[in-house]
Amino acid sequence: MDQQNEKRINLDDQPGHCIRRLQQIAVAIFLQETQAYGITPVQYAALQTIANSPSVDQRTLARAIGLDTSTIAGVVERLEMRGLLLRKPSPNDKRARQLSLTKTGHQLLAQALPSIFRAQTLMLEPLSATDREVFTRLLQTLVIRNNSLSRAPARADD
Amino acid sequence: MDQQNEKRINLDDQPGHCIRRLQQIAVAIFLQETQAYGITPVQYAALQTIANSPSVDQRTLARAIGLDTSTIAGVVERLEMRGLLLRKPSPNDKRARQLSLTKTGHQLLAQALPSIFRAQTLMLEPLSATDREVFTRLLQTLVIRNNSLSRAPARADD
DNA sequence: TTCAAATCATCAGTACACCCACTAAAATTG
DNA sequence: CAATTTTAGTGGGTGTACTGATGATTTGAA
Repeated sequence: MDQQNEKRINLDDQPGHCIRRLQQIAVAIFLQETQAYGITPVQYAALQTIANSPSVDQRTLARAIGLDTSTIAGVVERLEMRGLLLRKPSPNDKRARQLSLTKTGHQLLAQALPSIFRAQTLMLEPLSATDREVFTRLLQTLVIRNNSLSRAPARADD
Repeated sequence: MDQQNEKRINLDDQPGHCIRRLQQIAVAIFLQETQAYGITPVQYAALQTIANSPSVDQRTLARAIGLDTSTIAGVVERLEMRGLLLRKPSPNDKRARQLSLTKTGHQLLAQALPSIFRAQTLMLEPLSATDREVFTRLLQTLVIRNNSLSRAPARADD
C-alpha cells in the first residue's frame, strides 16, 4: 500500500556504500597476497610505523595510523604475543610504553613488503595508468581534507 | 645496525591505507548525520535492500550488500530487536526466513533518508563537481571489477 | 606547591566482518 | 526414490573500530 511511495534507491550509487565495499576488497586482496606471513593491513601499518620511528608510544602510534587508543591496544597486544614487537616502560614517563620491533618483527616486515606492494598494485589494476594516478590523488585529497571529521583523526608525530 | 637497510615507507602513499582511512571517515560522517535515528551504514544498507525487495531471505540480502551470512545474522537480529523488521518462516522453504520491514522500519527509513543523502554529499564535498564525478566513476569501476576478489562477493538478486 | 587539568593506557560494551564447522532442509542425481 | 550434494541459517573464534569510564601519572596554573 505504502510500497510505491518509496523510491527504489540503488545502494551502488552511494559513495558510502562503494567505499565500504572497496575497503572489504582491499583487505581481501591484502590478506590473499600476504597469507604466508599472517598479518592484517592494520598490523602492517603498526609494524611499519614502529619501524619508521622506534620508541614511539601507543598513543602516537594510534594517531599516526588513524586509530583510537583502545583499538591500538589490541593490535599491539597481538603483535607482542607473536614476538614481533617489544613494549617496555618509558624511562621519562611511567604512564607510557615504548614500542620497538624485535629482530623477528624486522625480518617479517622486510619479507612481507614485496607481497604488500603487490597487493597495492592489484587493488588498482582494473584502472588505466592515468586513472590510477587520478584515483590515488582524489583519494588522498578526500582523506586529508576530511581527516578532522574522522572519529580518530590521524596526526603527524607531534 | 640493520636500521638503515629499511626504507622509510610512507603509509599515506599506499592505496590500501588510504581506502581504510576513507572508510573510517565515511562511517564517521554517516553516524554524525544520522545520529537522531541510531542506525549504522550497514543497517541502512539492509533496511534499504529489504524495502526494495520485500520477502528476501537472509542469504540473498547478504549477497546484495556484500556481506557474509554470519555478519548479516547479527545485523538482522539487532534490527529485529528494535522492531524495524520482521523475520517470518518462508512457506516454500522451511530453512529460509523472509525479511520485511515493519511500519516503524518503513517510517525510520523514510525519515532518515535526507540525512543519509546529506552524508553522501559531505563525504565528497572536498572535491570539485568534476572530480566528484570522476572519483565516483573510478570507485564504482574498482568495486565492480574487483568484486570477485572480495571475500564475500556481492551478487544480484539471483 | 598544591590542586586541577591534561595525558597514557586499560577495560567493558557495541557493532561490523571474516572463517570454519555444524544442523536442517531442499534439490540433484543415479 | 534413495543417496549425495547443495543451500539456509546458526554458533564459535579472531580481528578491527568506536564510545565511555577508570586509574595512574604528569603538567600547569593559582
